Amino acid sequence: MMMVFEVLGEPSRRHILDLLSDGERPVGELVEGLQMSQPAVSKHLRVLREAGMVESRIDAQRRLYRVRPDPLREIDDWLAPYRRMWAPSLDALEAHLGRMSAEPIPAAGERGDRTR
Amino acid sequence: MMMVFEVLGEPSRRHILDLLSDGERPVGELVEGLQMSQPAVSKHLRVLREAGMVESRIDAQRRLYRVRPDPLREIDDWLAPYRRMWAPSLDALEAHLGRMSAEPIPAAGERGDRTR
DNA sequence: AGGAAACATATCTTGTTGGTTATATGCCTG
DNA sequence: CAGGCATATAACCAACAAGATATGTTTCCT
Repeated sequence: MMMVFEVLGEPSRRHILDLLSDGERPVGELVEGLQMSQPAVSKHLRVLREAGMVESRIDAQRRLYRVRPDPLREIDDWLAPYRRMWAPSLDALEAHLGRMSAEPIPAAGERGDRTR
Repeated sequence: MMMVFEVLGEPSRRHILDLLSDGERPVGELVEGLQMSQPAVSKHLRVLREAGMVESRIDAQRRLYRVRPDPLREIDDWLAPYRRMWAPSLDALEAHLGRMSAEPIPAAGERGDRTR
């Protein structure tokens, strides 16, 4: 199963997240947004779902998808040491952010790959 | 040419950056670090170089590679809206970070920092 | 100058993946 | 209950990317 970084490697997948970033949307709207067949979108949604980055809610025949930001923290964490490179002595602030990020939802969902 | 996100999609490439994250290293050491043929590593280095994420310095027959963190800011920027999702009402801080990131290497002084 | 070390580039092979076109499933409506 | 939406899944294909091996190219050493 794909890991967060690989999932985001695909532009369409980032695009989907962007479309979902301000609230849930049905698949149909996503299909409009990306210019691409519906099955293709569903496939991307599957990948995102399996990576825990979106979740869906059923509304009659439609599925409303929304972002699950949790896994993105892995990216944020990986980024930390490099962020320090372009913003020197930001460690305190960073630590602060880190603490704020302590836990938004219990939901769980870990994946391997924790580099640093 | 590959974009930052795609470049980072590949685990070996992240690994390389991690190995370089605390200073420059010759290719040979990277080859040790990843367990992989030297040409494979050189290929990854090429991709990273073309994406502006590393640069090299010549030392006799060796090439010393080091990180160029700049392009990573694109990731950081993309992350911003989602970061807000797990760290509610952090916008002020974020804006602050954003401004700090405005320039390559400030060295020490102050920049227009009117946050607070 | 000859040879080895360190790295880059070329070429080839193979697996994965992102897309497409069917087709199945579930739910609502008339 | 038949038909039409909305979405998921299946099967297939073309493109690509990540390895490996083989071969340059440059620089150092003796």
